Amino acid sequence: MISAIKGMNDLFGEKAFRWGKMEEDIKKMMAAADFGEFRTPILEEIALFKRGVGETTDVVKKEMYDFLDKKGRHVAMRPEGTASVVRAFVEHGIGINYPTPFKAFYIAPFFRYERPQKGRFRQFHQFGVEIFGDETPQMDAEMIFTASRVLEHFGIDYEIHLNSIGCKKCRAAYREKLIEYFSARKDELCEDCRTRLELNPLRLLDCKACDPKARYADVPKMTDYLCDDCRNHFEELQKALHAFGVPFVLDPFIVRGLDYYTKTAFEIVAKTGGSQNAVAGGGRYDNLVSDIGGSDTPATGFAMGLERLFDLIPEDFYKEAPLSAGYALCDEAVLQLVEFTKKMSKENVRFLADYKPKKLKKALQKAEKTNASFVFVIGEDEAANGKILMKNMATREQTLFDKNDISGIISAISEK
RNA sequence: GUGGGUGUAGUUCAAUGGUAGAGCACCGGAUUGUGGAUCCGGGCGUUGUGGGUUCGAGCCCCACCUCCCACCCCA
Repeated sequence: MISAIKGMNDLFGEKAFRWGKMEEDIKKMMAAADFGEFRTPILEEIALFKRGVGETTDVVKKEMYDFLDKKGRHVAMRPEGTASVVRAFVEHGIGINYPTPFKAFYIAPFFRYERPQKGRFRQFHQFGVEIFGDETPQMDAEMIFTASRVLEHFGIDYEIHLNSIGCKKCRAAYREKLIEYFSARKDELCEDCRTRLELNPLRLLDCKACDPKARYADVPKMTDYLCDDCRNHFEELQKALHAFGVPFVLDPFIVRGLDYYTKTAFEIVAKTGGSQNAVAGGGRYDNLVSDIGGSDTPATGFAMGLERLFDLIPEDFYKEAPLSAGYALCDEAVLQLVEFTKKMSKENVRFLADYKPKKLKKALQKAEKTNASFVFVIGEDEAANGKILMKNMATREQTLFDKNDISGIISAISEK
């Protein structure tokens, strides 16, 4: 038997319905805030992610779903969205051809070669936004507001953790400070952290194994080392968030797993749920566009995990429209049912036709199983007299309609 | 990549190393055009895959794979 690839899921039935509604709602909210949809290919040259996301990141080092194509080109299935959108932004001269701020969003599948677990899969889906050409802290605030707005819409209990990780200049200074601080305590660190100290000292703050930030109250904080420009930006951002009415907590140890962030960095965690409770994350990336080969363009954005979001949305958040089902009880009724199906289709009602003639009892049993609210039956009598029988499954009420009385039928099924 | 658990009918699970079963679901029926209950009838499935031990393996051993949970990391 052939089964799905590890870490990849099928989606169908009622879950697929709710997933579709979730995406629909997100798209509506995006349209209202003038974010345009941005679609990019699933496959990219692996070099894009190495350069964009960062050679030293785990995502690139060990989680890339990559392979050689038939011409021997090294390609990767995108592990995140920002690098691709930036590549397209540069490739099409969007910064020159479109007014700024340029606001884009995506809802798309991504791939990471990881060991699956709760809330984590090899093919997963993210919703995200990217805003180009605007360096203001207010735009960062709007970006974070956008994420919170989506979560609010779905009634999710969340907490925003906010930090600034500075720019090239001040982060270098902070980095030195960190190295100095932890080098003095090297033998108290776990093995991983000793490596991190060499490669990417900022990530050391994230460690849960030896958990340095919990053990030492006096670990240097990035926010104490911000340059004037960055500190000012961070302060203005907080004011703007207050103005947007977005609640947040300052978390000086938020670093991000992707190398491209500057200044603003944030994560949103769900207050309910288990270990994989990071539902969204993002920040500013003022150097990425130029790193990819474009002109100097400030940018900011976030990504939200749709599987994680979906799990947080109550199951009864969306309800399917009541189903109507039609049955023919004899051969003579089949074509009349076909005609009726056509009429119902034009009315956009949720209608399921079963053309195989069956006894009334069977038809009702089937209607019961398919969860139909209204049943339409054409038997010998109805077929001969141009009628159709409607039964309300909940009340057991029956009404005989003229088969052409579509408006009467529609109002009957719309009442409840 | 690491650690733990798991894998038997569509599904949920049984089966002291000795011929693989049940509930649910599904299909059919209980006489004429009225549903959810009840009753009756209907299941050989390469026991995840491949090796090995044994007279004999669903059960023991090895490898690989799946799924679940956690770590790492992230959304």
